[in-house]
Amino acid sequence: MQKQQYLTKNQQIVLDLVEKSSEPLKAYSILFNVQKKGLKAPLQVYRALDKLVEIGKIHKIESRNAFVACKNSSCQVSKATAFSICESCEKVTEINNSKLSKYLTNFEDNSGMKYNKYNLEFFGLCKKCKNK
Amino acid sequence: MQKQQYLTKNQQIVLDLVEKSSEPLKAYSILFNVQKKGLKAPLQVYRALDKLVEIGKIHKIESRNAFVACKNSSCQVSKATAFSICESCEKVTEINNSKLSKYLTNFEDNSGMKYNKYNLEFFGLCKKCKNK
DNA sequence: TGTTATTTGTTATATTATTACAAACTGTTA
DNA sequence: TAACAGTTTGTAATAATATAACAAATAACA
Repeated sequence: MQKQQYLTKNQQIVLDLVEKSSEPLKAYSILFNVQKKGLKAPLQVYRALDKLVEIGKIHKIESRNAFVACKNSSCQVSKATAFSICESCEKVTEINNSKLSKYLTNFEDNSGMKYNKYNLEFFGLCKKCKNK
Repeated sequence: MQKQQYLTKNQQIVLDLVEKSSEPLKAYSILFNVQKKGLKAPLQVYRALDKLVEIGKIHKIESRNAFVACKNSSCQVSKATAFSICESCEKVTEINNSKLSKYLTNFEDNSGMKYNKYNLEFFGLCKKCKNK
């Protein structure tokens, strides 16, 4: 069996919406927005989201239960993600820093556990909100 | 007004339970377990959890919607947390690594944003599960 | 074409979390 | 002590997030 090459219709509809958005989208907000396109039930959206996360097209912002499109073209699989989150305006940006990803990908602690995935979320105030 | 010194009864009940647990606890599992002690409604548990997280006595594992007691005595405030999570047995361990925390606390990207908090979750297989 | 696996649709329900508001308690001041 | 302000608590209702179960449709392919 081969790895899926093309997105299904539902996956494409959800991906298009998330990619167009300038901010993280919540599952039920996605649902609301794709109802005119025929996705009527939560599960249809969740299934598409699950797949898109799995193949790295989108990421889940865990602390916000929201989804963003991956901005990193080389990010085929979602296994090393870092985000900055403004606690005031909730702006979320994917951090693309090779030093950071290298450091974390190679990180080993004394537990003998080898990590194959990580997710990092930084919180603070973005430039705009800091100057308010 | 002074900062709260002592925990309220509900906070103490919830903290005791989370501290005794060897694994992350979910809010409704906590609720179930403290009902005999008089906490009957979700909100009572969530309020206690919120406060305990705020003062750093417990941490939320965002990817699991579950709570663990802080194992790091110096961790008065929950602003720099790192965990390892076994994707097979779901064992969660707080990572206490000064190099890592130093690196992340001082991390700056090119967005001009200064971070005051982060949460990092590593995923992999723990020793036990790797050898199965 | 027939067979199998995957995807989809649908309903129902489980799980996680918050709103709203009244009552009780705590500490401070008159 | 009484009046008050602020905080914590209790309670009910409901909102928001996510999954289970199963049947129908579609795709993959021998």
